[in-house]
Amino acid sequence: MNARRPFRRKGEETRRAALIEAALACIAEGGPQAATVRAIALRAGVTQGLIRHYFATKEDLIAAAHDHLMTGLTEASAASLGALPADPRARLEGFVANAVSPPVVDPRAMALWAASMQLVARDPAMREVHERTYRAFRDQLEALIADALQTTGRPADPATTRRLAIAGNALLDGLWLEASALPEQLPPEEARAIAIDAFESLLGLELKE
Amino acid sequence: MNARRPFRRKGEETRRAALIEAALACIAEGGPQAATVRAIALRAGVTQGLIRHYFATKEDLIAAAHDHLMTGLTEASAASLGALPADPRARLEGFVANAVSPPVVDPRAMALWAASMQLVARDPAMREVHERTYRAFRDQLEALIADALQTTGRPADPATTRRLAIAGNALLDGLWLEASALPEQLPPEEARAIAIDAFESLLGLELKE
DNA sequence: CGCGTAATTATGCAAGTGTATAATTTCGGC
DNA sequence: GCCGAAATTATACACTTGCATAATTACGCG
Repeated sequence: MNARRPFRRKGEETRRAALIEAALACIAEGGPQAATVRAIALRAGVTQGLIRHYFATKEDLIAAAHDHLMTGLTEASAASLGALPADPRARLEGFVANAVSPPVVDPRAMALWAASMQLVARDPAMREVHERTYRAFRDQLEALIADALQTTGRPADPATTRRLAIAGNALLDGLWLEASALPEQLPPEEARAIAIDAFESLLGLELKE
Repeated sequence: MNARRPFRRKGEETRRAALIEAALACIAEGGPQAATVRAIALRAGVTQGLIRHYFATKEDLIAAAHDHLMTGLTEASAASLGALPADPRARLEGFVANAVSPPVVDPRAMALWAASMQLVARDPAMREVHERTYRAFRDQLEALIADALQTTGRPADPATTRRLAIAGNALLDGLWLEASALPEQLPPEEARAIAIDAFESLLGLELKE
């Protein structure tokens, strides 16, 4: 008779991370309907009971995965900030370019994003995550815009800056989407040039040296 | 004993249309996983066996529904042009305002769009449909932009116009998304004002009277 | 070394899934 | 009016799903 499957204990954080990663992989490959507890567990190298042990319900796991995905995308942009130059205009230019270039632009990320987007419309928990991560990204952009405008000697008032951030964020979202969905139609280099030109027009200042 | 449910025969086209409409309604409300054969049949006012009678498989029905949805969206966009004023700048302003206002901004439409978007990443046929409809919308916008720039006396060259259309399209997509996903965070009136201001900056001309 | 506890696996279950097939009803043509 | 074919309903089935619970195992701590 077959022996019971051997296993090794790993910390809660390790297992949660593995389950989240597996869930994202399943969704990316086959959509939400492919992310069954059994498929996720198999991919994470555990049995399905463990999911229940770390997440009260499957919905909780999906929500955590969504959070992880969005936070990761936002942080990918934020992390690039450290590598950017100190000059406010150059910083903004670099931030904008990153947002519409790989690895932020990525078909897999877009498939995942679309999957979660469709849950946002009806699941309050997803909605909350989306709202929070969206705000985090926009706030970063808003701060960069404020700094860049400061260099002109004619800074905009807070309300105007906020509206510029909303428009700029929408522009980046749209370009990111298109570049991810149809990469051959909108190559990264062109997306980058369009994004920077548009930001220059929106803010009324030069970004590139 | 209960009598068997009475029914009346309707043509094949009528029933297929009803089933497609019901499938879209189910997906919009509860996502693809809510579009079960029983739920669709109930909504269409028939019993589940009939689905199998008109569609070889459930996937066939979903594919037909997607086709119907995308075709409808494209046609709706084209139809709205007819109701706009003749003046090029006013036309562009109206087009932009429509794109970020109800009924175009609509949680149901966004849920359906997200559902199909996620298929685009995997299914080449869906990809082709997305590409075609995206191009159709952007071409409309590009023509409007070209006309509006013409009124300034300094029309832009084709390459520049194309880039402006890509940027404008991305901006509208992003605002549409945000207004649909989080209506209370970005009310229609504000989305409209931001979109028009941004277009004025992008094109360097006045749109509102 | 042994022991207890938490981690992990194994099993079971009720509900829901898509699909196949049989049983009935409608309705146009004769 | 009635008959046959097509439309529609009803039922059954095998499978999957998420979740609950019991059984077992790993591993830190004395």
